[in-house]
Amino acid sequence: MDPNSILLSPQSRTCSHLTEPCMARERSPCPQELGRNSPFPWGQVPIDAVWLGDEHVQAKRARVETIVRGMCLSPSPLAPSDAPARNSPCCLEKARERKRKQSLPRQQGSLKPGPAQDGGNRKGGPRVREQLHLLRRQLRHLQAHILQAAEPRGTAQGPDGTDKGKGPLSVKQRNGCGSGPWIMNSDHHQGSSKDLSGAEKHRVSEDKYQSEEARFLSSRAQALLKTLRKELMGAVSQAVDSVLQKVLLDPPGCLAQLGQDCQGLEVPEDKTKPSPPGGGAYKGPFALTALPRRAQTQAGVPVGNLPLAKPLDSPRYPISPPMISKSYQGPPVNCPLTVPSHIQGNQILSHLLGHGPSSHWNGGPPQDSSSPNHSESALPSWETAKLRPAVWSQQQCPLPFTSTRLESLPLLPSMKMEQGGLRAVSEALPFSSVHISEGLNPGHLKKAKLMFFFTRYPSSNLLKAYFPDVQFNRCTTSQMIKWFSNFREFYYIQMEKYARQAISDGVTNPQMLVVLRDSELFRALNMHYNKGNDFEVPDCFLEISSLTLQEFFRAVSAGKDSDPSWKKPIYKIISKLDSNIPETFKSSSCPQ
DNA sequence: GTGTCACCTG
DNA sequence: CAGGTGACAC
Repeated sequence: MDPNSILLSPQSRTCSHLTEPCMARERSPCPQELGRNSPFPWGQVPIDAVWLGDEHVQAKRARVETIVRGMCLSPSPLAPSDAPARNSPCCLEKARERKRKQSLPRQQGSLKPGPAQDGGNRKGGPRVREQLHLLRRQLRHLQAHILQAAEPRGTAQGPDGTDKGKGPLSVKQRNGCGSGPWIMNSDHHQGSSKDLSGAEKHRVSEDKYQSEEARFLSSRAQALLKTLRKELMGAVSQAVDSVLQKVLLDPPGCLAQLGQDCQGLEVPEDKTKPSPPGGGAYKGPFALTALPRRAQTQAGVPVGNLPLAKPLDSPRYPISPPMISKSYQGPPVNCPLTVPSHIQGNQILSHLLGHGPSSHWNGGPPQDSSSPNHSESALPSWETAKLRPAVWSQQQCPLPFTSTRLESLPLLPSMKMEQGGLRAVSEALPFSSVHISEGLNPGHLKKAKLMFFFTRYPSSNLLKAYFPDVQFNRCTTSQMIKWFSNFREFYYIQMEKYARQAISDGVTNPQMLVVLRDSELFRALNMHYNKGNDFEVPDCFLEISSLTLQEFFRAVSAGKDSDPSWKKPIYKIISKLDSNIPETFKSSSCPQ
């Protein structure tokens, strides 16, 4: 889902709360000596006191050192020169802090898109912010002082001097820095070279050094300031770029994972090549990695097999109209085949806000009525439908929803969401106020049963994501997994039972086997998983059921049931056909 | 060793 | 639906 996905990557998180400290990320010129020689630990420079005092030269040195060390702290994994710098206690500590920051969100799976705020809420966050503020203040002070010092004397461009002991940085140190951008990669590079050459001259006269030091410092500081500005701009623009990149590139991935409450929302382009309907033969279990997708327009109007959409009106299917009647109800209620981009965008927002895009619960959004054909099929529900001895269709024309057509239909896009994505999405939802229960209650069981309509093989991570009010431990996790195991058991027993019944009834074509809402098999399943009938079973479940039934039919017909493990291929097929569960299931309350 | 699965049983 | 069991995968 990675979802990846809506999921703010560690990158974006890092840049969110390290926007300024990472200004020098790209280049890591941190000189070796800097960390060791600095008398001031990080963030302990008495700024105001120093600036008010007489020894402003020393203060400047300390300040510049602090700034440079701040730049040194920025991670630069690519720069080898960073390695020795990390040996300093200061840098080591910061490295540990970075490690904590990188690992913590991942463990917690936090998705909070908030930029700097969330960093402040974590361990080490306040410190980073504090250092950030300190750096800013230092920068402001430096700027003010430079302006103050430079204005009366004009731009300090003359020969500047320094001293190993008194200068902000010794010549050796600066040389050690090489062409470190923190001071020399700006347009002042030439001036800096002059500084270096001038430094030797100044050893001759201490007085001259004393008098010119201020100007040198101003020049140096100005260069430093410009460099800092440059780095700042670079870092900020880089952060913006990365965030924008995230936003612009990730949404499709997020949508691919989050926008599909049911399988097949978005058809991959390379898998949309339709093969002739009914042209292929059943090619074995593993050819059926796709679900039958009804050919529909984006608006949800079936473009193919139209007669089936209005079976009662069609003279072509006089036999068993009730069975055909609900074969096509228009687009699956919550399983649109395609989603316009603007809807996807809204879905993203919806997900971000913790609201599901659709609801399966009765009384949910009027999405049901909006589907064209669904409103037409004001036909008796499965309760009122007459009991049927079997579920298979007797019509001569095979239903379009057959395994032979499966091959030509797009692969199920969903399968299972990335676990991390699920986790992250679930944790992004505002369930902080939900009461976490230690054990599982009947409401959880009911919800799990309804979830079975979408997923037959949920992973433990998925369960954790969709039961935010459950304190998962080994016991509850295994119990819930056991639930689904029991669900599957009942499901497969029913499938086998009806498949054998169809065979005994003389059905030869598995394509005749379709689970409809008024079929007996569906009634049994619905009675088991949706006893109160307060949930509208998604069409995708009917499709999966039909496919399962057909697979059992084929296996038994081929006499494969003599093999003790004859069901395993079927299990494997079905296990790949899990749909994404609607976001509404992430609500802690049991659907009503 | 742990987790998950299907299967069986009550 | 839960408990138990054996098989399997990591």
